[in-house]
Amino acid sequence: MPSKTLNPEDWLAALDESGFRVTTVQETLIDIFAHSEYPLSAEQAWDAARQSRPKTGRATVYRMVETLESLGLIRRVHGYQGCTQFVPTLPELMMLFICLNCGRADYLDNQPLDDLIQHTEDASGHHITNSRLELFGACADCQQTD
Amino acid sequence: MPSKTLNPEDWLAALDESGFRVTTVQETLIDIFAHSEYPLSAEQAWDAARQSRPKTGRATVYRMVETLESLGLIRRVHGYQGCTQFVPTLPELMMLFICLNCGRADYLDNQPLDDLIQHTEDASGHHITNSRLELFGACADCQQTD
DNA sequence: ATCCTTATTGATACATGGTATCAATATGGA
DNA sequence: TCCATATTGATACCATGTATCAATAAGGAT
Repeated sequence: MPSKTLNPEDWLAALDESGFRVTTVQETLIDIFAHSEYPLSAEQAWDAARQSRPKTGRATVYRMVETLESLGLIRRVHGYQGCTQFVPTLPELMMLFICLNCGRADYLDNQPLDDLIQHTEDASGHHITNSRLELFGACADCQQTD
Repeated sequence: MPSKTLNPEDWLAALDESGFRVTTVQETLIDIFAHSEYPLSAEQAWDAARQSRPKTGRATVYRMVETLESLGLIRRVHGYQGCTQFVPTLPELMMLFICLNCGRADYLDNQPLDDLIQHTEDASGHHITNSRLELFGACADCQQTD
């Protein structure tokens, strides 16, 4: 998974800057999301959190996921089996590919999507402020082994 | 809303061909989805159905929505306030724009998305079998009045 | 047109994902 | 170290969606 911009320190700093107190739950969850190879649901993150921090509360995890999403640190994945999972946000890589075989997420460069949006604005007259693109299929690795 | 390919007769025929019995609930729900200007949730469709057919059951509507989706007659909209709503499918117009002001859906030509997918397959080595693109913003009409 | 088989329906109960409440706890500034 | 208060965890609750099953209705056979 893209390790480049995923620095837990930065996430904690972002929370701090937004006026949140830095707690051990945050550190635990940020670590989990930042290091997961796969999209995670709040429920899955809760399970993971309790491995290292058994008394972690369910509502706390749901709240923290909401906070991380609202700060733009994680984003929701609208997959085939529901829309409950999240991946770290990489602003310069917003095009998301999900492998239907191994489940891993791959981030792709924005440029083609930016071009598409520009073209669509010109053609339709709509003013586009947000977009969501998700691509599904077999990743390069899984095609080898199929 | 795009009246072109939205013929309730065709939907009923599609159900019949797939081996389903044609019932009054189906006719009611197909009419509701085919004529709505806005995305509808199962709950909203249930409310609408009971206006003309008061004893319509809740589970029945959820089942029918699932059936219509599995047949590709309606598709789920992954919007900002959740992912519970559906619009009719127009296969040749899969790019969906949702106005965040008036809530209406607009269908856009596939070509830019097809191009993007082709480009991405070449660049990434992934094999892309499905895609989801949703665009949000202010539609041409709403920009006038804002 | 009527009967019969069985798919479909509607009512109910249940499951899952997510939220509100609130006393107990932990953070970070004074 | 103390204090005000943001955050937490336990519980209860809500919304969306699903399983069950007797009652109903579709539509082919007669």
